[in-house]
Amino acid sequence: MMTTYSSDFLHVLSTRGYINQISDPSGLDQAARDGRVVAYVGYDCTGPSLHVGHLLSIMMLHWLQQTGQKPIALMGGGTTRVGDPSGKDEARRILTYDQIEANKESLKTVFSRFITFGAGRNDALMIDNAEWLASLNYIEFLREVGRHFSINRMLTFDSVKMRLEREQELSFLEFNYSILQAYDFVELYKRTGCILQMGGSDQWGNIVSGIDLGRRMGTSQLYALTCPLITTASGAKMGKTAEGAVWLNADMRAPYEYWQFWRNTEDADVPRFLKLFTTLPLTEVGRLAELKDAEINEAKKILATEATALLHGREAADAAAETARRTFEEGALAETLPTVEIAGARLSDGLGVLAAFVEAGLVASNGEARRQVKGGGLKVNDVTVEDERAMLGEKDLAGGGVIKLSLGRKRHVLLKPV
RNA sequence: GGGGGAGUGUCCCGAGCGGCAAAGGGGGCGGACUGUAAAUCCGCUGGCUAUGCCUUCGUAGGUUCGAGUCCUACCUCCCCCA
Repeated sequence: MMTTYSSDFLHVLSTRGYINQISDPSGLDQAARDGRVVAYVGYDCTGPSLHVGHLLSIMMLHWLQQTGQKPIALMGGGTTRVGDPSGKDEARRILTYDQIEANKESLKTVFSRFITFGAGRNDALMIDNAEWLASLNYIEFLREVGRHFSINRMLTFDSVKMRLEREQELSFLEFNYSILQAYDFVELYKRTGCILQMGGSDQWGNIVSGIDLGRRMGTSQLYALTCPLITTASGAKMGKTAEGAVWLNADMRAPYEYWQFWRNTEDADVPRFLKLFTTLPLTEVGRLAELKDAEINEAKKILATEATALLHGREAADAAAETARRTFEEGALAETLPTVEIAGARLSDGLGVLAAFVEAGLVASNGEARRQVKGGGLKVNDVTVEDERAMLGEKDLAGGGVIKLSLGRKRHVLLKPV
């Protein structure tokens, strides 16, 4: 589907690989060329941080703004109270209102890295759909909005069909999610003139419902644009690691760890990820995509630094790159590695190696530490731990007064007595 | 309402004659090989003050020297009949 677009917005999105499906490509293209398009993406408040999986849609908001349009980050403070059944085998756990509020606050911070908020013409807005959903009157809502929805049609949606075919419970609560999401679209249109909703490909049905509802409720033409679901070249879902999701909040995944995530990208994913997750010009991406074999590592470092710079700022990204360079390329002790502090007295009294690794958070228990020792996976100051009963003491303090603990070749933590 | 079936190692799927810390996968972690990649091969994949102790098979009781396994009740899910 290599259509040529005349608007900057769709041109950029299409050439960088963000587009999976558009409801009316030429209509949207024209709207984006002729005037300012207000567009939104909705984010559920199901967790304390967004993760790499959300990044694609955030990048779409970024490019939307860069190409002169107006982005809205819609926080699902209201819809999260219901829970989206799309792509889910089972019902989501129901969160308390307090949890949802806490999550929402925690999610907000990330957006300002990618889009600029304000009151200006194409400044971004952040809106919470609890504003209108929380106070809905059931009967009124059924009369004004509910009457426009056809159960017959809703039953044909993939998200619903899947549950029905597999004979898995779909509660009425969840069934209503897409109605609320559709209503959001119309409400945003009324409030802000928003005519485009973007999201992951699994949101297609929900978005299109919004367009339909808009038509029945007298909005002007609305549009849908979805991005593909990103998997790695070897088929794994993007952004899952040992610890689970790759979080965007800095307090849940430090910039250095975030940099490492991108640094370890599979070869085959490098060109695609450069286009999607950095803002490098495509000519530059093209040049980097030419690199082969060991040289591709250079491209991976650039990917890591650029992606990290977008989220955590240039300074943090460069620092992460430098820490990695010292650690991996020079084999030196970079004092900027993640550091865990322990009481000085514990060290002078003698601290068991196993406990030290647990303390550093590299392993979950003494038992796991023991197993890692058996497999040769633990190092203290770059020396493999042979004896699980070894004690660490002040004698082990390397330069800078820290002890370097390593799990495998990649994960390093400095233990610092205070 | 009646009849039948299922819930297993807190990531998932899944075996399990009354002796079970519980087969086998997947995933993950570590090692070897490399390039901090992929693929491949090997090891590991309940906790602890550890030749022993503690906690695990939907929940709560019971039988037994001993229960994931047998009995009772309850919860949840599925199928068939109404």
